[in-house]
Amino acid sequence: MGIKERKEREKKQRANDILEAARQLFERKGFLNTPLQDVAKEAEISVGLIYRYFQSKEDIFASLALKGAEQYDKQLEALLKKAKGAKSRAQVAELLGDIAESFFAFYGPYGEYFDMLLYSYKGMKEVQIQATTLTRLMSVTLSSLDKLKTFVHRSPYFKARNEDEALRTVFLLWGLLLGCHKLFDSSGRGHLFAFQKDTFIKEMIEQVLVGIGGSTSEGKEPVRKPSLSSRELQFQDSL
Amino acid sequence: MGIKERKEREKKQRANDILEAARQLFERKGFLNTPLQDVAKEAEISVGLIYRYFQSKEDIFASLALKGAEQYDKQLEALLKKAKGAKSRAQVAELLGDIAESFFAFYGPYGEYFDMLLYSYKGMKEVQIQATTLTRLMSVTLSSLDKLKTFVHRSPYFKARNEDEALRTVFLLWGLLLGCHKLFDSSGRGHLFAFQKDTFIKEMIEQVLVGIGGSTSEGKEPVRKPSLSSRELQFQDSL
DNA sequence: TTTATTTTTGAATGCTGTTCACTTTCCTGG
DNA sequence: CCAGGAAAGTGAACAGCATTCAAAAATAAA
Repeated sequence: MGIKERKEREKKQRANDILEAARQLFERKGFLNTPLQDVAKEAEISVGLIYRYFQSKEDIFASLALKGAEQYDKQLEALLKKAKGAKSRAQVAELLGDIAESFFAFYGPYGEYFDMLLYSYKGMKEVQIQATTLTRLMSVTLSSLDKLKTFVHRSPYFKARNEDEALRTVFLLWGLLLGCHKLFDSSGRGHLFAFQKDTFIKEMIEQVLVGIGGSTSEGKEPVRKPSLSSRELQFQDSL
Repeated sequence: MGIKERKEREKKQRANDILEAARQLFERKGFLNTPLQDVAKEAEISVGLIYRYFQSKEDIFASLALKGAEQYDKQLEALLKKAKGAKSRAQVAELLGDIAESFFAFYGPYGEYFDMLLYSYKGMKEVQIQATTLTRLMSVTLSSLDKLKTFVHRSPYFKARNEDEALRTVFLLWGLLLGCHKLFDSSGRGHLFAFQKDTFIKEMIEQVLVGIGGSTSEGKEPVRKPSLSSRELQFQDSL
């Protein structure tokens, strides 16, 4: 029964062609500025055929987001394995920096709709998206969070004493990543701030590791040399 | 010259009517699911007239976002004034909780497009938005950040020694707020997590105040009783 | 009252996501 | 090799909606 398998393969291939065409165009011109006609042309098929492979334009994006999330999950796993047993602040900081980089690589292109799909998006158009895609998207997200939790729990660096405390730490880090990304997504109309992304992330990580409060423990922290200057708080825009 | 003034007033009033109609509908059905026809009907005018007051549908949303941001900025100012001199961790935690609440009130409805406008949004439709609206939106954002920075710098609680260190702290907090919001925006398709918003925010604040790292300083922190349980890490969905 | 200006209308326009009747291609059983 | 039926593929037609515009209505000025 090789025919059925070949057909299966071809179908997968075709779906992949569509996704790849869409990915390129979405990245170049933006999701809302890319008509499906263009996607069809790029994939060298007719418009109608797209709907034999995806339920809607949003469904295509959801599939792309899923691929991105799965890739991130794999990278995260590798990074955590590599850093297992990290003990010094420098080691942990490096790990977090790597995670941030990997996270941004996925979240940059797909984050917008990833949010829409997962957390629901008030402004989102009500359209059909394949249930399995959504389910897998959630599943892989939870998987990533769980990996992080386990790492934090077992790590000799973090002081979380049980899984629940570790989970809080994970949410803090996760939230910080999301927030940093927002503060920093910097391709397009104009930038609010004038600092470098890499430096910014590094300093945020350092800051969260050090903590922000506790005037009681004054003096025990190593001296930091911030590159973030108050002078950065100004327009660098192009209106 | 009362006529000109009256006309001015009426014009402002009309613009406000449109905004209010749009606000209601956007909130109820979502931005993308609300045709301008409906906005016009709600405001009891014709579709065409909307375009004498706003440059595009997105322009309406930008105006709404601006109003929200301005309101938040005012509330922030009041909260900071009230909490001036806060010294204990409990006081600071309460302040941050209040700020978070105020932030979410604004960011919930308008955040999506606020992001689009400020940080630029790859998926955004390329449309005309009044330049002054964008400028003011950025301006008020920077103003809020600056207020926070000044507070942190002068506060006896935070250990920031200069404005630059204070700014880092502010970005950390700001990023955390954005991140928490994302993790928690929970109206619609389904929720990833199963915990309560208020509790969650409180615990995140506590966590960031305590810090997450530093196994060296073990034991000096007060015992925490987390309500976030690992069991929460599962679907609570409605697919 | 007449004329000029501004406001307001809603039908027309154009773009685009989605559907559908139809054609082509491909597989299978005789 | 040949039907004939299923699956893949097509692109014109449809529908929804942001946006425009020519014309009408209302208002101000003369």
